[in-house]
Amino acid sequence: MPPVDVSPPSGTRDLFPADVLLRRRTFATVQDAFERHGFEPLDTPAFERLEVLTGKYGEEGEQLIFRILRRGEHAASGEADLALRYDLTVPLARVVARYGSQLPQPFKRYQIASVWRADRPGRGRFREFTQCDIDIAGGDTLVADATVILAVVDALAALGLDGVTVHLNDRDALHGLVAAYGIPEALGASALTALDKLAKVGADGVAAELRERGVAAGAVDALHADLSAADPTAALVARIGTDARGRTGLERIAALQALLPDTGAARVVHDPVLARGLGYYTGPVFECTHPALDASIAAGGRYDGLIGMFGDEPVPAVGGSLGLERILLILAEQQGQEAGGQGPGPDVLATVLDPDDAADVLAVAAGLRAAGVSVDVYAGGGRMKKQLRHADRRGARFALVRGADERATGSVTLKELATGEQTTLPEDAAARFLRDRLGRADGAGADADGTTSETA
RNA sequence: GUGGGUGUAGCUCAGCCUGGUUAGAGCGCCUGGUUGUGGUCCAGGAGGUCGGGGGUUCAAGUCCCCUCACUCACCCCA
Repeated sequence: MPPVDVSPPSGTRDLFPADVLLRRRTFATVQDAFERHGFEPLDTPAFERLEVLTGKYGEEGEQLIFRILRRGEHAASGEADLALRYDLTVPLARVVARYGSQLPQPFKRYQIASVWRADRPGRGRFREFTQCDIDIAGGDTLVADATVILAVVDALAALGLDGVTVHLNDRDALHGLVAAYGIPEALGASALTALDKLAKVGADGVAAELRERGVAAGAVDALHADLSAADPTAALVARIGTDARGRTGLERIAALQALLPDTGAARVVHDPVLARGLGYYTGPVFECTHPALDASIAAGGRYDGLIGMFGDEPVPAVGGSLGLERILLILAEQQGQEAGGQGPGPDVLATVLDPDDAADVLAVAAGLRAAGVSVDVYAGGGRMKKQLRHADRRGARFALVRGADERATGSVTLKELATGEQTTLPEDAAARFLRDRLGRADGAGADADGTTSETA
């Protein structure tokens, strides 16, 4: 080991060219989908005042906040006053509380950004990861809930993920479930956690775990029987319907389902044991799954109480979040890409055979770039052999040679790496030749990329 | 946090059970196969305190103990 450990801190990653490019494309796709649904971008600081974050994520979540020690003369105190953001929902709540009256009502925003959790890293689990959130603050109708789900489904579809299933449930229906089976309120959350594993461990497994968690035998048997029924959902729904609050939840789920047009992008099912994110959710909750991964790739729900924690008035809100890292995992596998790979190379790699040629080669390269061709001028020294090998590894389409011979005759030599075909042609014909071979339309200048030259 | 697994060359690993001359392979890397031609091929080369510490032994990569790191399952999440 070297004196300094040069591997990234555990739970973080170095992203190589191919990784970054894939992520950029993915973000752009998600962004477009969200904007098509009327969401606007918002960005907030990477760190917040500590007190903004505390008391929002529950006891376990609180432990996972990355705290930032006080600086300067207070450094010795060892106290923290700031913290890295833990998610994007709480910062949104803060923004709504701070600028509420200036924002459109309802305020629909999306945010794609890194968040940090002092978690124990594992597979598909990082201490720094990208969240991709959409939320509607100030929307108290089911249209808001439906919009979030539709936008999430559209984003997943736009990414090329087929076969997504949306699991729907409702916080009130969950309360109703607990009450209808006679499970004590105190055991409710624990029992729901066990029920949530149904798909994983089956009815028997759930029953066993419920017993372990102290649920009475009568309730366990009743649940076991219903979970083993030919149509477990129908059996559970019938039971939940015997509870008033449960009925409220069931009706809301039905109303929400009725609002979702069948776009063919995803299957929507009522999943009465879906219990995720029980923390601050107050109404409908949802989760999206994909057959390629044994975990959720998106989730969300209604949380009417959170924003009110920062202000005087409660603000109803509903949101959702895409599990970008997991989606990228699926996409990377689908496309057979390996981490650490190179991105697509430049159109042309220009060799510099002799240091004295440098100014001339740079000038030729500048001319080609002006014609819309990307040119990488080799920045290392060495023989032609080495430079061509580098061109090959960089994935350049062409190698350009402009040495003493070419300069003397006002020409350039272009070699297409894939075929080995090589031509020497007049200098002023190079751009046209390249544009033709690269399949670029003639005439246009550099591609529009948002770059503008500023004149002071 | 509980239990299992793995740490040997830049990477993936073999060698360990049945201690014993200079610790290996594949890939990668570097050089060469004459003048300005890559990807293929051929030849050569560099690179390892065997995660760290202690112990047993004439002798430890190999056996024992401790420690650290990584990893899988449970838990929790995105």
